[in-house]
Amino acid sequence: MEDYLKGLNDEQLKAVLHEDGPLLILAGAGSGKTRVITLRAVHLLKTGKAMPYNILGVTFTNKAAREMKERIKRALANGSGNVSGGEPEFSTFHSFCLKLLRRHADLIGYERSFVVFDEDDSSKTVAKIIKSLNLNEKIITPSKAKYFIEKNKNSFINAEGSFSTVRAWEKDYPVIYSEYSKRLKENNAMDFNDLLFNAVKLFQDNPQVLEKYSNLYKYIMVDEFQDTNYIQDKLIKILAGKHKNICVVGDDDQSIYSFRGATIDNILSFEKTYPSCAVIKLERNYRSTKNILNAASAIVKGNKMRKDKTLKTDKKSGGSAITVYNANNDYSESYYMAKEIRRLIREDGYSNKDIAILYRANSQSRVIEDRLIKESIRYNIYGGLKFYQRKEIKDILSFLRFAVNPKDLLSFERSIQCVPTGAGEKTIKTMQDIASNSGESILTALEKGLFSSIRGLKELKGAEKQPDIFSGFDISDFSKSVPAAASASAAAAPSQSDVSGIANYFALIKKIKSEIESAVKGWQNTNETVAAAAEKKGRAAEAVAGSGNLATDNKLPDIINFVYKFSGYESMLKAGVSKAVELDANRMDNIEELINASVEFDDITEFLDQSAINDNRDEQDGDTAAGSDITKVSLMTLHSAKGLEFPVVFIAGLEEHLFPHIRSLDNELSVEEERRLCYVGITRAKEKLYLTWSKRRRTGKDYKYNMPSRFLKEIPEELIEEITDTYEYY
DNA sequence: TTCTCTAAAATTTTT
DNA sequence: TTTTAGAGAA
Repeated sequence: MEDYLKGLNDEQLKAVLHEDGPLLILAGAGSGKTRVITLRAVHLLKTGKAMPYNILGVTFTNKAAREMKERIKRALANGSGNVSGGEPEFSTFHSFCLKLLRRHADLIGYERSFVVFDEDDSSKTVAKIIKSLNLNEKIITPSKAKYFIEKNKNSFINAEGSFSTVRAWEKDYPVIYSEYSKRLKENNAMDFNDLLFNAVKLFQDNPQVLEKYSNLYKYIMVDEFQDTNYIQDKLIKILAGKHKNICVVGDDDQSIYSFRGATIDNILSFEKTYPSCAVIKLERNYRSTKNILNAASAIVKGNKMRKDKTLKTDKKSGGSAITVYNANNDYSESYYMAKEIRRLIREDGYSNKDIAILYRANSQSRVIEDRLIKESIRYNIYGGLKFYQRKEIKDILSFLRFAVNPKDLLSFERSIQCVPTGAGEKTIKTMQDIASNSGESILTALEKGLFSSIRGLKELKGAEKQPDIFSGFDISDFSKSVPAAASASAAAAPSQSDVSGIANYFALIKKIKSEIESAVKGWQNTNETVAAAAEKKGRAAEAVAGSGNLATDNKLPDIINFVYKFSGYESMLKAGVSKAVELDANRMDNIEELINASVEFDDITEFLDQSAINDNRDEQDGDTAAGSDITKVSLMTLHSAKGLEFPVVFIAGLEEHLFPHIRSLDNELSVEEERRLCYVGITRAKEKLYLTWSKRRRTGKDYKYNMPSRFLKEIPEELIEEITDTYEYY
């Protein structure tokens, strides 16, 4: 038997050796499904059934995609047989679709320079639409409207779809959806849901493109299949339609994304779609102790909507008891965790990297972080306010985004507001209206002289036919003007600064644009076959690894640095904009980090793309973090913990109204989802599990009193060791 | 019309 | 505790 197949149990082996035809793997928590998926890819490669570019693996998080790529790489490196032709494609649904659309967006009526709107961008757009339609903002909220749009996009229903079923009080939503689609198109922008939607549309409308990709991706594997929604399932089925070599892995007990449209039906109907499919169950758990497994099973058994099954383990002894900590308030809850972490390290030989603290809501992290800082326990926080969502990062990037895609009105608005131009809401709106009414981008409108009525630009009359007029301006003006503006009174609005301000902004943008154009080669692989491109990419990667540096012409860090300096952002932060000095220092650090992160990209589009959909802080940290991770405790939500495992797991905030969350209580189905979430959390633990709750918790400015979570009562008492706070710690 | 200061609101989960 | 909205000042 080949080396890489050793140590697998019968079911795992069967799954790994399965070659052609559809395959459904029902894999319980900790049953080694990642290992199975990666080894299956390795097997296909080693036996020559597939070239690396013939394999497509789809996951939900970038973390999981990276992990699988790494494992395959390691397995291949260890073995004897050499496999050439690069690496298999393992990516998230969203990044896979984005790559696809970057190549073919023109076929569905987009420019290839389209931008990706993140949640923040699309919320803002929806809010603007609601305002412009004069709807009652109390009743029609952006979040409800967004939900409507999302729901329909996920069901592959476009804005022209039939909404005859909407109730009378919902009649405004289709109108908003329609306007939203129009605006996104005008901005040459796609939101997260469009990535999926448009990928499906691309394949449906262009059979020749579909043909090309279905021949390329002969083997498709989907991880966490229980979390796919309608359109994701559709995409995969279209793509796998020809070869039908589709392998999906899922566990109905770990379905925790129904709020995003995920449906368990995709698993249930898989066997109907592919009657010939093989079904393999992985029920042996290799991860957790008996006690942990029993507690998890006891909880998930409370769900009515599930396939009955029990995870088995070979472990003889039960392992440590599960610790339940009853805290008096959230401060002492954190204090207990910090104290216990120190004890685990001191007495039980664990290190920080073995430990994770999980919680239901991101807002819980602050109190915990404060405590860990006080106790000098190093930690790494995942999720929460993502790096690329930070104000200063979005500000700086908005200049780049606007320069790359001059139709992006949102980035135009954002970038111009970063700079003291003297142009405010009104002026910006006027320019946006002129541009969209004439069907031009902002920059074209400017060059055609359409902004001659704008204060600050009209003085330049007669110059509009010379596009390089702005090159004469001293573009360092913004950094100079900052201290004056900061010193309040004097520099309010003298007309001279008006003129230079707004014109200088455009000069700055033009300069960025020309820098980008001279530095970055666009997507020129139109005429290449996809396979050739993939192969080339593989070789390029090898070349980089071999020679050390290939990206010698990477000017991205220079360009970002240029924006940072000449927009006056740097001097603004140095002069101190916010009350707290640390906050400004922090922002400067973040921008430094942005510049560092950009070093790894030689294509600005790729850089901007990953800033929208690959928003993983740890990924950004690269080597340094991989090294420092070892010394850090992990903090994350229960959702983002899925797929991971830790020797020691703390789950904080097991209270009614927090976990299960209050917003899930009106609906038995969503309580069941909370219960599955709890199951996911518990099964992350290998050796020790701590469940904590707090009688009193500070939310905002006042306190809330909660009862212990129903989930705590569902765990058999004999598995639990209870500790109760004897004091209140602040 | 833009900028600044003060008061009020805000907290589910993610690509 | 931090971010946003609205009112008043320049």
